[in-house]
Amino acid sequence: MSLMHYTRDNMAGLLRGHDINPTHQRIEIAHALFSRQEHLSADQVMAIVNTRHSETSKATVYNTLKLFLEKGLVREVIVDPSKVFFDPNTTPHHHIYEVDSGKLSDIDAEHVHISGLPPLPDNMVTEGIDLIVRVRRKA
Amino acid sequence: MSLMHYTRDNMAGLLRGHDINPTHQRIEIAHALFSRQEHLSADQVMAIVNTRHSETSKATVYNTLKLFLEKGLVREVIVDPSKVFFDPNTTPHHHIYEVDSGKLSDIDAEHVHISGLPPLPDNMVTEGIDLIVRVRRKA
DNA sequence: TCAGCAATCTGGACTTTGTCTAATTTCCGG
DNA sequence: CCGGAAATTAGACAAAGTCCAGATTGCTGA
Repeated sequence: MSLMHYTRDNMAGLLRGHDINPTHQRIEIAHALFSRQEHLSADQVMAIVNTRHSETSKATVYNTLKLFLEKGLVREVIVDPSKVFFDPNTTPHHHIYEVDSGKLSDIDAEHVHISGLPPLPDNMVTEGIDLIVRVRRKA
Repeated sequence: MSLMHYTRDNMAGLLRGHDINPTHQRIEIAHALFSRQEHLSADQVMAIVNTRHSETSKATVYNTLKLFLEKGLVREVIVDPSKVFFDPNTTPHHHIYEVDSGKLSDIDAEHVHISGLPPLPDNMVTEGIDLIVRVRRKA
C-alpha cells in the first residue's frame, strides 16, 4: 500500500474500499491529494484539478473533500486561521507548521509520547489529539 | 496577580505594563477578556463591548486583538476552522475542544509531558506547541 | 491657552473561504 | 430505452477578517 503507485485506476479502488462511489471528479481530487502526498487546501485542490480547463466546480470540490473526511480517507489539519488543510496521511502523526512560510510537515507519532493528560468525564470520548509544533526561521 | 480584581482601572495598568497605550476601547476589550477568563472570538468580544450602545467599531476590535497578541497579552487558539479564539491565559497550557458544542477549556501544562519530538533544524526555533484534545459527547 | 502632530478610531467597501439551492447531467437497473 | 437516484453545476449568499481614507483624540511645546 505504501509503495503503490497513485494512478487514477488505483484511486478508483481506493475510493471503493472506503465506500465511496468513484466518479470522474472524485478520482481527480483523490489523485491530486494522494499522488502528491501533501497538505492541500480546498483552493489548491481546485487549482490543481482545473489546470487544463475548468472541469470541476467549487461546490463539488468542497462536497468531495467533506465526503472524504467523513469516510476517513483524509484528515483535516487546522493550523492556519484562514484555511483548512487536507491531509492524505491518516496514520497517527503530528505536525510542524512554519509560521512565516505556511509550510506544513509531518511528525511520525511512533516515537512521540504524551503523558499526564487529565481523565475525561465519563460521557466524553476522545476523537483525536492534535499536536502542532509552531516554528519560525531564526532571526 | 492571579487574585487581582479585573477592574477597568487595573486593566489600564495591565496594558501599560505590556507597553500598550491604554485607550478607552482597549480597556473595554481587555476587560471583556480578563474579567471573564474565557476564550472569546472577535465576534463575541464585539458583542460584549457593544452591549449597551455601539461604542467600538469592528476594525478597532480586530486591530486591538491583533495588538494584544503581538504584545503577548493574549494567546490565539486555532481549533475551529471558522473562527479564531483569544485566550487571556498566557501561561503554558493546552486545550480540550468539544467538537459538537464548540466549548473550549484549559488543561494545565504542569503535569503534561511530551517526549520524543524530533530535533529541529538549526535555523529554526519553536514558537509554541499547541496540543488540542478533540472530544465528543458519547452517543 | 491653543496650534500642530501623531496615534487612534471609524464606517463602509472589499476579499476570501466556505455554504446553499435549484436546476441539470450522469449513471444504472430493468 | 426509460425512469429515478446520485452527482455535479453555476451562481447567489454568508461570515470572518482586512483595508483605507477621513474624523477624533490627546499630547506637547511655545
